[in-house]
Amino acid sequence: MLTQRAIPTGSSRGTNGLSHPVPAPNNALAGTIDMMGAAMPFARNAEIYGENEPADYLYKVVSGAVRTYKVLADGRRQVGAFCLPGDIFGLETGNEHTASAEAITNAKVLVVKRSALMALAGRDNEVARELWTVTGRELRRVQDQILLLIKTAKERVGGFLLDMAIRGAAGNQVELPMSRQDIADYLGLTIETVSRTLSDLESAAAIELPSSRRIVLRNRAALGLPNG
Amino acid sequence: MLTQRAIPTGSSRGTNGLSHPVPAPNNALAGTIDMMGAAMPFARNAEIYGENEPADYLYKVVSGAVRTYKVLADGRRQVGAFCLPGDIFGLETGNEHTASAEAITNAKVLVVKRSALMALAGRDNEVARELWTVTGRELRRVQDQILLLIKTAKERVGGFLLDMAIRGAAGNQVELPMSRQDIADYLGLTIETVSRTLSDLESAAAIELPSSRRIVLRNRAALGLPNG
DNA sequence: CGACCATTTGATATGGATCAAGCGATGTGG
DNA sequence: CCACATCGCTTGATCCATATCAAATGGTCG
Repeated sequence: MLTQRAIPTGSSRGTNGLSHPVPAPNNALAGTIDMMGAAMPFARNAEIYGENEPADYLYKVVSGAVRTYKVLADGRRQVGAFCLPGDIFGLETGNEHTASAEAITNAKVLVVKRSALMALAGRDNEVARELWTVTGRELRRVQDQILLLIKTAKERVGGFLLDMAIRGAAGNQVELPMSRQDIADYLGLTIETVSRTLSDLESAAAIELPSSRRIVLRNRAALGLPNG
Repeated sequence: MLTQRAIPTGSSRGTNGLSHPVPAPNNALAGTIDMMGAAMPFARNAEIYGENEPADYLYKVVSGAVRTYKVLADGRRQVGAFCLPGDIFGLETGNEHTASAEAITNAKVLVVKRSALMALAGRDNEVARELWTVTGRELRRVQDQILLLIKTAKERVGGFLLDMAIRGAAGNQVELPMSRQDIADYLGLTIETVSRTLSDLESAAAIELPSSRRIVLRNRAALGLPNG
């Protein structure tokens, strides 16, 4: 069931929910995942897991990028997170995934059996504490996403670019692995508004757009962040 | 510092963040809080804690209602949660509160020292697991709040009423402890839009408004929920 | 080279914000 | 006990940011 999905370039389905990326904590948990995890390749757009499926595994991105998302009954999709190398995702406190996850690009992902990690947490307090910490970090990230969603389009796009720049850690160069539609669904906007906002930021000399997936930040203060 | 705040009917300040209410888990943690907690009264609008303050305590509502919120640099306020009797709030994985908390009405709250609970969690795996579970439950709640924020005004208000009805567990009767401004800041709308939407729902016979704080659900299907 | 898909750009529509009064309940002081 | 001030809520008129509808452009792959 996991392996069945590893190869096919899956389609975009899913039901309805959000999900998690968490900067790899530099600690026992991350090390444990690296030790215990089985590396699996996922093709672009392949489903890694679906919402409401048993959360038997958790994941850590090695290379490539992953999106988690929920789809509402009317078809609207909300992307909950973009997971980059080092990020942990799919960790649940309940028994089912609360969102679906797909590879955005061809990606390599470490897969760890949850039951094994839970058993370890039962013996090792540090691991238990770190599982909690990872969930807490994800909680803060989602809370920040809410703050982003109440802002203007310019602030949302600016905040998103800033976040990607920080996470990419490549200075002012940002290489976006995801489509405009992914960004729009993450920010609660339409692709047209995302595209227009990027064009506006370029006109305002806040960014450069050498290509649609490559962005150079030129003036961070001009990224439309009147607030935090 | 805690007691100083217990009596005064504090003013509404705060810095910038979100927070958590969690339906009291019917388990060891809830029992422990009930045992270890010191009951404290807070007057209407009194601050319980402020964002970025040391998270030395966590809380459980006994009676009344509490709101957690963040304030952006430009003054916009985002209410993160409404906490009702039984709800746990102020539980952090980090050392600082990520939001501020205030009593909405005069309220009685159980206060527990975090260090004591953490020490207990170090000895008792079940308590440790439940702390994690509470954070995970809060994470799902915040994820649901994001889904609400991408909907139309009618859907947001409808979803909010439905949620309050379920939590209040008083059938179709809903007694709202919070103001229209609180609701607006929770839903990412203005008070005018909240008020108008309620009026519209009343015209559409979906609800009755015997008074501004009392609402009767008449037709749940008509609460504008084309989706989940 | 041609087809397809992602992205940009343009024109128009609209939901919710903003600006501005009114209204009703609550509470206070005379 | 009542008049008045205050506060929270509702309602109205208008504006604007973003969605929607539509078309052109550009980049990629066979």
